[in-house]
Amino acid sequence: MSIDRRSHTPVYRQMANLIRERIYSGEYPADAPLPSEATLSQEHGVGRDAVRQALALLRAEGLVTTERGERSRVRAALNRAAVELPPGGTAIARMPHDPERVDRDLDEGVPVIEVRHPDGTTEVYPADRTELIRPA
Amino acid sequence: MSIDRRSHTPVYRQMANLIRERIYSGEYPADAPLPSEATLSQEHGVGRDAVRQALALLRAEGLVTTERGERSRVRAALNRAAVELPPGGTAIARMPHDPERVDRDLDEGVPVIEVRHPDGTTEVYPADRTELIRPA
DNA sequence: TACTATTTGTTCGTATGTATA
DNA sequence: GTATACATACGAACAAATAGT
Repeated sequence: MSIDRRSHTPVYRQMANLIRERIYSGEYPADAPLPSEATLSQEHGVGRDAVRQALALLRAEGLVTTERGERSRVRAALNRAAVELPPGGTAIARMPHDPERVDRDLDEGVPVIEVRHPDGTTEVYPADRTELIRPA
Repeated sequence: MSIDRRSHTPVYRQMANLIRERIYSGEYPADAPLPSEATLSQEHGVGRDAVRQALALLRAEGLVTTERGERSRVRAALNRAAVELPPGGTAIARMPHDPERVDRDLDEGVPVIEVRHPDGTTEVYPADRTELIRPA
C-alpha cells in the first residue's frame, strides 16, 4: 500500500490507514516504536504535517501513544477486568473531555466507563483497549 | 554578511552561504573546528535547526565534516594522485549511494571515480577535494 | 579511573508562510 | 473561505560521544 496522490482521500488519512494496517498486521508490534515522523515523511514522500495528522488520528483511536522527544509507540494491549454492575445500575462508555483526560492521566483515545449506582453515586473507570483486533 | 530576515532565501541557506564564504576566505582555515552549533546559532540569531541544515548542505558539498561530540571541521585539502586511464578505458565520476559510502568509509560529499577497463573490470577511487577553490 | 562539561544526534511541539483544491 | 499540504523555523528535552580535569 502506498500514497495515491490522485485519490480524493487526504494524504494524512491515507497515511493513517497505511500505518494502521502495519500495526494490525504485526509489522509494527505492540509496544514497539514507530519510525520517526521524519522517517515516515521521507519514506512515503509526504510532508511531516501529513504524518503528524495521521498519528493524531491513530492516537484518537487509541492505537498509538506519543511522548515528546520519543518516537510514537504502538499501544500495548492490556487485559482489564470486566466491570461488575450492581443490580439496577447502569454503565455508560464515553470519551473523557480533555481536562478530564489530563486529570485522570489517560492517554488519548482511551474511553472511560461511568458506572451509575441506584443510590446516585457514580464511579469512572478507564477502558483501555483489551485486544488488538481489526474492528469489523 | 549577515542574515536577512526579509529575504526569500531560507535562513539555513543564508547560513550556509555565510559559513562557506568564511571557509573560502580563510577565516575558518582548513582542518580547524568551526564554532559550535550553539555558538553559531547565538551569534547569528538563528535557531540551531537552521545551523544544522546549513552544515548538512556544506557536508554534502564536501566542505566540512562532522563527528558526534566534536565541532564540525573544515575538510582538509588532500593532494591525491591523478587517476591513470588505460588505453580504451573510461572513467565516470559519481556520488556513492549511502550504504556504499559507509562501506567505503567515505565522508559525505566525496564523489568516487569509477574506472572501467577494456577487459570489463572496474576500479573505484574516492575523489577527495584536492584544492580549496571557489567553483566558477 | 571517574566525573563533568561540551557538543552533536534525535525527536516531538509549535508556529508561520505559501500554494493548491 | 476552508481544508489540505509542504517547507521553513525555533524551541525543548534527552541521548550519546568526546574531551578535559
